[in-house]
Amino acid sequence: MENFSEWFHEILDKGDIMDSRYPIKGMNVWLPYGFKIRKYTLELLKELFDRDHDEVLFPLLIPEEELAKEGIHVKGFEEEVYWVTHGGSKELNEKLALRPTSETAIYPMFALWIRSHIDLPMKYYQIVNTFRYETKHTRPLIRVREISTFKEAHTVHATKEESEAQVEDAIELYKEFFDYLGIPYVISKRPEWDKFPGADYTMAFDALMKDGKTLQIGTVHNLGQTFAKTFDITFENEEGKHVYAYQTCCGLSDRIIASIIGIHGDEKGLILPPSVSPNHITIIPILFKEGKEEVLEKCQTLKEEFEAEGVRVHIDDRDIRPGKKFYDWEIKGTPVKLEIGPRDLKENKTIITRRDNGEKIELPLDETVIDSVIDIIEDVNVSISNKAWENHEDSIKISEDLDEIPKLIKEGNIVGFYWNGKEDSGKAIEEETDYDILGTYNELDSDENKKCIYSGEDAKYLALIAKTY
RNA sequence: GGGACCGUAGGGUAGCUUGGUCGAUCCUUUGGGCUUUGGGAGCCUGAGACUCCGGUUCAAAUCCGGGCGGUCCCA
Repeated sequence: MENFSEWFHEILDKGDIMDSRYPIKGMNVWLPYGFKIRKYTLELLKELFDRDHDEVLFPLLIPEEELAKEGIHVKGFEEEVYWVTHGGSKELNEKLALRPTSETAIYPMFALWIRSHIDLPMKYYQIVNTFRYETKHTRPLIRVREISTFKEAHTVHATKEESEAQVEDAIELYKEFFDYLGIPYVISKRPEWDKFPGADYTMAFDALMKDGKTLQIGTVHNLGQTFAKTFDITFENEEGKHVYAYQTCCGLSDRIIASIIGIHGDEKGLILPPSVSPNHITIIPILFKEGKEEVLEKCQTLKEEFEAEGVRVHIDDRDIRPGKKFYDWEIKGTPVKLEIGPRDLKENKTIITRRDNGEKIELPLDETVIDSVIDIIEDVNVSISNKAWENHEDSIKISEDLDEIPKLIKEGNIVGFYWNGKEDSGKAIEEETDYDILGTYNELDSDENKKCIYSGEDAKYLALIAKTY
């Protein structure tokens, strides 16, 4: 892919996903096809979170006083907040913020709701839009001023151990989610200087895009008791004492869609994982004047038979030549195309084409066709995931030479290196290489005897560095 | 945070340097008609644009300033 950025914009447009011409910087319009992808993606996500979270919905506006309560938190966002200052022509007594994230909207309510250890753990999530006044150049789905799809989960626990376990649970949930989408990731603990404002620590998922930059696609934060103390979230424990709660939160955004597009797509366009594709099968009828009715009838029957098995089917019966339809659906990434014309009816066969590898398969048009195609769709799901993971793993390199790192990153790799974990050496490494440390990947045993790539001291971690979005 | 570049139909462009020939080029898109239909068809006939505000000038798509919007690079 020569120019990823150009390609990405073109896919959003031609794939009928987003219109980025809305006249406000960083705010875009979801188009029907893209909105369906979003819908199926969210359905998967909700299914996972509904296991042990409850969905809620908080208001968009946050009073200034609440937003400003948590000092470190507000500092992390203050330059990015949109303010509502007027009601009509009347200036408001108190400015209202469009939520950049919802901690400060939700936690005052948590303080009201939580009385006793019986109320805990409390696990809520919501899927909303959030606003951040990005001053730098924005790009659809990746860096926007209105995050139109922001899933945020907020949990409250009685003990530190429970909150730490919750962080692990959330990571497992995200892994499962990204596995459904076939999106490969690295998980790391963000360095101190890059964690969520107000958090004790931040765990992050990063995906490697085709242009060699990593995209943060999910985060899980352990908030400790910082917010509990700020918002006075206390509960009466079993000993009858009032103590502060422990909290976590985690988030996903529009970027999950960006990663689906950016990781699976190719020169011809989108390649959608069947798990979120609006249509699993697109049927392309080949219509002549003669035999038109019979062909369409057969398409309709097939559609109903597939739908009875839970397969999403679209018949493209537009009055245009078939060649155009093939191209259109390649751009849109439909996993399987199924072609039926008069000749096929006569010979009792059909041709199906896989989008992921372009393979054309001739199948007999009888009662076996339903199961055969369903098998193929499942195989597509597995294949595109495997392919993505292979590419991903090939692009992770470990280096013990600081001077070699920029070269490896330029070639599109995420680079692992040994680090003593100290901020001064971390910052120095970022400065010397000109790239960003994603975080620590794992902790080293002392008997591994690795040295920090910068200081030469004993290394404590294997850490990751990359070119980031 | 710093810097560079850009803005002409829905999309992509020519024209801008040297203001007038612009009633604005070409491709794509799009309405109607004919003809076609197994990988982006063809022909006929229509439609569609100078980012906004201000300035310079007899005259601005073209020059100047600002706003808005976009792209890229560096931190």
